[in-house]
Amino acid sequence: MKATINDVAKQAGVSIKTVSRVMNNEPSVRQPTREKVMEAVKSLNYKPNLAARNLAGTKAYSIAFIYDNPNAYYVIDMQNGILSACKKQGFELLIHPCNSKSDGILDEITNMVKHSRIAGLVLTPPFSEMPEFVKHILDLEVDVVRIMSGDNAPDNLSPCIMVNDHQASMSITQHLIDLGHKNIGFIAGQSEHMSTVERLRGYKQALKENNIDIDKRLIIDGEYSFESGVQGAKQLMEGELRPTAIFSCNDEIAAGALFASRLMGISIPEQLSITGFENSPFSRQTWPRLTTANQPNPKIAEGAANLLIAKARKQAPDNITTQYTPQLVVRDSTSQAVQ
Amino acid sequence: MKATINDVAKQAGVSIKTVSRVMNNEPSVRQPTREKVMEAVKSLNYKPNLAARNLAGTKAYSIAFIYDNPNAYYVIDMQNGILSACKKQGFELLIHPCNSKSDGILDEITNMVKHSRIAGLVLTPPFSEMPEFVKHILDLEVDVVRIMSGDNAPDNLSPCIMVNDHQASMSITQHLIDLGHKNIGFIAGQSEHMSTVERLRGYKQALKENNIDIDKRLIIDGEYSFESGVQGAKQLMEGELRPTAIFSCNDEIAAGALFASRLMGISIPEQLSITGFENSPFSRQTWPRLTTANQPNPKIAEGAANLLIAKARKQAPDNITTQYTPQLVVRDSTSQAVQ
DNA sequence: TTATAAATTGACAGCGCTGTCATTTTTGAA
DNA sequence: TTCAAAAATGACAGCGCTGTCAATTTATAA
Repeated sequence: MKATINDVAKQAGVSIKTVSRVMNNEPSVRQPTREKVMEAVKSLNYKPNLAARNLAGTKAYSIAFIYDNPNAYYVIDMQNGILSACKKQGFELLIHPCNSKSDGILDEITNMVKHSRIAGLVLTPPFSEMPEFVKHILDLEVDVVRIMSGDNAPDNLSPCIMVNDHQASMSITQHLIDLGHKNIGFIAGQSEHMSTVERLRGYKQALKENNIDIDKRLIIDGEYSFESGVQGAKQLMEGELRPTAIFSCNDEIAAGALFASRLMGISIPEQLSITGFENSPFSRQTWPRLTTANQPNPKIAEGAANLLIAKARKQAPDNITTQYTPQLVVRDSTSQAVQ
Repeated sequence: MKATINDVAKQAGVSIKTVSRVMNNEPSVRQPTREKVMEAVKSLNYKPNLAARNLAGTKAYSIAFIYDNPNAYYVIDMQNGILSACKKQGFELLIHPCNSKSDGILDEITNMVKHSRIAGLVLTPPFSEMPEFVKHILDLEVDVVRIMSGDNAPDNLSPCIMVNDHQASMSITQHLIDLGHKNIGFIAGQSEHMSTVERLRGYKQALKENNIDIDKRLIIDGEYSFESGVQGAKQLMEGELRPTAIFSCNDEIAAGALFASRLMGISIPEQLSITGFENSPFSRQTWPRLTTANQPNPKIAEGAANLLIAKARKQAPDNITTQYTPQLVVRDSTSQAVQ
């Protein structure tokens, strides 16, 4: 049968309150006592009952992940990362798929927060990029950690985990420049996404730093989809200024660009280099495999969850804005520019 | 502030026990009383506290979804379906990604089941296809619903939701035959997956029913990946018996086959028809878009969860094996056979 | 109408923990 | 060594609900 705190207390020869203290890492427990208790805990395979904790205590033992993202790979990665942190710390994960554009979204989240005691929310785009939304959530006295694109946190509403798309984008662009490319096309994602803005910024800055003129004809508005990559590549390759490389704002776009190039009889990477972004499974399912930037989503998510858990335990570090820079992954879709 | 059962009882002028009865749909509550209570519930936006329920009662209010599937789209679909049922019924979802091949998998699940009171488990492949695993779970006195491929449940260990890949596969094959195709290639997924077996069976049966010989040279062993589709299509199109159509065991394989065909200068669908399976987002991200079979995963998952919830409430119907047949979706990757 | 069974409702304990506060033990300065 | 202050530990109530069983109301038959 499942062991309770009582069993542990008896076996360790202490009161249940002391066991409780040990389980919650509270101070004011002598080391030998702590060890006695931990021993009993192990031998009985004891795990605190979450329901009882929630009912009796005032602390929260769950964190929520709300998502509205068509990219299943991204969502699963984030979820697995958060889950991994939760499991290690005895927390629970509430997942809540929803529509960020629905009218009732605020009530929906408010209701959820009010009905389940939760320590905090992990917010990814688009939610993390909606300051008003974040403010409302914070009013409910729940912690928030935002994962978003940028060099620095845009405000100090909450701790942020910044994904430095700007820097990563510069690396990719620099990689292309190093290969001798000068006319580099850019197929953008939706411009309302910070990631698009940041990636474009990185592209431009890298060009500037290498004294290459930015030509608007090479920058195509698009969205994060295969189809958009197809269209974008066509437009670029049939335009008056033909690039020798294409920077795609994500892997799906790149896959589309790759596909369109094939259709146009352009061989990759010999005649045209193409890069992706995100290192999603997509980038390995193309041929040739995509040069891209790896974004360690599970790690990022785990970090976000750990931060929330630390805050719940009031042991959050002071310096709470962290940053990840996606790293360049060179595969087979890029090569020396044709002379 | 959040309303408790006490508030509702007071407002409705009954005892908390009566409110409890109403909330649990128990009999022995007079209709007017029930209405009074429901009114108070609504006006106070009352929702029973899960923690308290778990602690006080013997019934379970959560169901678990364990998964080990590289296909993020599939997992998200299933998860969303289960979640939707849970939300409607006031249940909680525990998700548990894990490795079905790990040694400790049984202990891992056992531990999870013992430490959280759960009503039941939703099992998808590969778990649903591991009878020994299912037996062990059932020994823990948790309900199980399996989602798997086949016409009929393989045993009566648990309720099953059967996905009739066999029938769907026949529809696809028949579609190709109706278009005049006689030499139809088949690129299989891993043969240890029931879905592969069933899809191959449907393919063969459709051929037989149309008096078309089954030629082993047209059946390629593969796995559920883009790369496998590339290889398979190459092998088929460069083989001695060249098909005019290719049945791919899933959309990823089809995408690979599509890609390989382009490389070989074969135009789709004019020179070669290609079909997918599953109607995943992949099938819309190819060009031309894939003819495939739509598998309503969220619906299936919601059905599975509802069954588990009904069982938890001891109101499960007698006839508990249900069946879904994926429906043919004709898009642009198939056309009349070349004469 | 009355007695009896059946249906409905309520009182109360207790699920496994945490928070509060009282008690005991230890520490350290005088 | 002694005593006050600090540290460590424990006793106990109660979180919001459900299960048990008793009390009350209603329905039914005589």
